[in-house]
Amino acid sequence: MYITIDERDRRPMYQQVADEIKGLIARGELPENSQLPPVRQVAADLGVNLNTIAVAYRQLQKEGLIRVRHGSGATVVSRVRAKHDEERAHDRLQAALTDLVLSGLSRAEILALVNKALGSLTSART
Amino acid sequence: MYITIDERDRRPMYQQVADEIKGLIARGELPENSQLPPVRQVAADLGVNLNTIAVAYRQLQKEGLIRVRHGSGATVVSRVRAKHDEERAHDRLQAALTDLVLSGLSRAEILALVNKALGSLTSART
DNA sequence: TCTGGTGTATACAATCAACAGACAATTTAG
DNA sequence: CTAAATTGTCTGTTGATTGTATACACCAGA
Repeated sequence: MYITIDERDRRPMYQQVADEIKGLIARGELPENSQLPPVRQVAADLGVNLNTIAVAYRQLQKEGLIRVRHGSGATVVSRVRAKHDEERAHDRLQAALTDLVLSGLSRAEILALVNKALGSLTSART
Repeated sequence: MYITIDERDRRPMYQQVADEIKGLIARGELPENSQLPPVRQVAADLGVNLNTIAVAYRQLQKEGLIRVRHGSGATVVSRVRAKHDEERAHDRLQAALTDLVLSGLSRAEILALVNKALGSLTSART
């Protein structure tokens, strides 16, 4: 499972990890019922503490995407999350689009970005 | 200048304020050379400390969108920001879109959201 | 049962977010 | 020109968050 973290990113590390795993799940690279790597392995790959990854896993569990079992590992449960955070996601979308507009990108350029991102996110859906 | 903050939003207050003002600038509701309200006024409207707003203003200044002068107020400088943060904005976009997909929204529904947001952001451009 | 692998809990230091209050620069009233 | 009002800035404090280190607890297989 290939993920990275970016020092300059203002999101906390555990959040970046959680977001990247969400992407893997959405893209189907981590199918339902598949096992996630152990927290220690991901931590070692990224050079961070295992608890940092554990926090990310717990967040994903809280959102209903994976199931974490003490002793056994973590497993992908579902590709659909509880809807209660949809408004938050909408706000984040708005902020991201605003930033891109302020960066000088045209509407067409932004739509191209969105389509590209959505393509990999939704092409492999069941 | 009408902005709000949301307790349940995980972004810090100053970030929410900065993001909302960015939206106002992008939409042209705060044109170039216009004055922003004093930090104390915004703080009073939102019921937060003036320093919280000051931090938001400083961030906007750092991004080159406004100019803050001690004694005088803050002024909108430009509707185009330094491009060095475009990658960050791209990451934010990716995360937001992923969340929406995982919330079960279809590609068409998401595209509708994006188009709506982009409409208000780019319709009033020079 | 024992052992290796797995997540969890606790404790700690560093950083961040928000606040309160004093300070400094600028503008404006007189 | 000066004083007061207006405006942003700085310093310190508090509590929450972030990331780490270390010890603990659960699970599966030999």
